[in-house]
Amino acid sequence: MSGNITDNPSLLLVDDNETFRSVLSRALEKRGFAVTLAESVEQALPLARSNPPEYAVVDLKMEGASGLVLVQALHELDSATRIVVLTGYASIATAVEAVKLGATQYLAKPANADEIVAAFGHNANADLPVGERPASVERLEWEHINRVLQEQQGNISATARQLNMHRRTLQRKLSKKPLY
Amino acid sequence: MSGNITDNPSLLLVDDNETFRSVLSRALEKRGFAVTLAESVEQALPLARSNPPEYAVVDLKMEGASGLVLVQALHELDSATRIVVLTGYASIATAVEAVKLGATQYLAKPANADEIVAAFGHNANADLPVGERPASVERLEWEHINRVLQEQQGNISATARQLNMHRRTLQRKLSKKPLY
DNA sequence: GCCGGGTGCGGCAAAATGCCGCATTCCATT
DNA sequence: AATGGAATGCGGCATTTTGCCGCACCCGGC
Repeated sequence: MSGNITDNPSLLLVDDNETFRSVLSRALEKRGFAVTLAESVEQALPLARSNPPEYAVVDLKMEGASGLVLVQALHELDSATRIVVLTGYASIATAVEAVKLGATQYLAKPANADEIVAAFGHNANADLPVGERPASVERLEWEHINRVLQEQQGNISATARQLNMHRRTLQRKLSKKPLY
Repeated sequence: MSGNITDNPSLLLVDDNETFRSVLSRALEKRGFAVTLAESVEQALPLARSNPPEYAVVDLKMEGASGLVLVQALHELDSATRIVVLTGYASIATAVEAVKLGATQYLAKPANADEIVAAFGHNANADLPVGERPASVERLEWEHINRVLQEQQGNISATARQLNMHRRTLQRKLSKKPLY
């Protein structure tokens, strides 16, 4: 289908979810990238060092070190690397941080391969290509809950207090949504 | 109180709301900045060109050109300028964009002078000091609703559709909260 | 005039929430 | 090991908030 393996741009995909990784990796390969996989920052770093990729897709929330660390490292290794940060739950703070550390784009999951590739594409000062869908209230709430929950290291009681909602209600909400 | 006028760092404050402008300007002057005001990007640009400020506070959503344009211009004029972008309704997409264009920080209103000054403070790669308050779900939802409602120019039916909630429910919510 | 779309509101069944209480479990101190 | 404090999971139940009708306007265009 595509040309030689060698002329395909290298892409490092880092995510701790295997299913997600394999699905996305296949999709990206179809689009002509030479994909290398890693499931953690620790695993990705040596790969990046020995062979700095041209593109990278990094999940933010993973076991071990935060994806932000990797973003910074990749950017330092080669500032031309185009890095897309993925996150289950978007947050302004981390988005700002990611970009400051060198990320090219910041996408909220679910993001499909096309969106990701599109995020790479741009010339320096592009327009606002981002997903920025009007988001339903429900999804918005869900993201917010998870964000706080994460901040609270999974402590449901504390999260409920912070969110100003009843612990029981939070519990019920959490139990209804498939954590992904 | 403070030293000579001349040794105060220059700060360009751009916002289209007069009340906001004067309140914030006074607060910033108290904190030792030599504040210059502008109420639009068009008005701010010449000021910036003739005298690039050391600091800048820019509202994102204003009449005329977007604050983003100004952010970019300021950054090009002097990449050392520390720019804080303010916005009524935080959005990931614009946050990312603003930072890519050279903003130092991105704060959601309401932000007080202290928060803004704090946002300037940082050395290159700071931690995550951002406003990012834990906000109750309720408030979050309320902000989101108003944002979309505004985008929809007050059209309740359209807003409800977009938010994926029933028109009746939206109506009831709107009638219960004092529009500010 | 007629029609499509928006708005405001009443009513009612269904679902979500708030608010108990209780049995466990986990942790840090004692 | 024991004890106290805090989290958790879950059942029940009264109260609210929804979803989902329907109906009566009001507009702006055809």
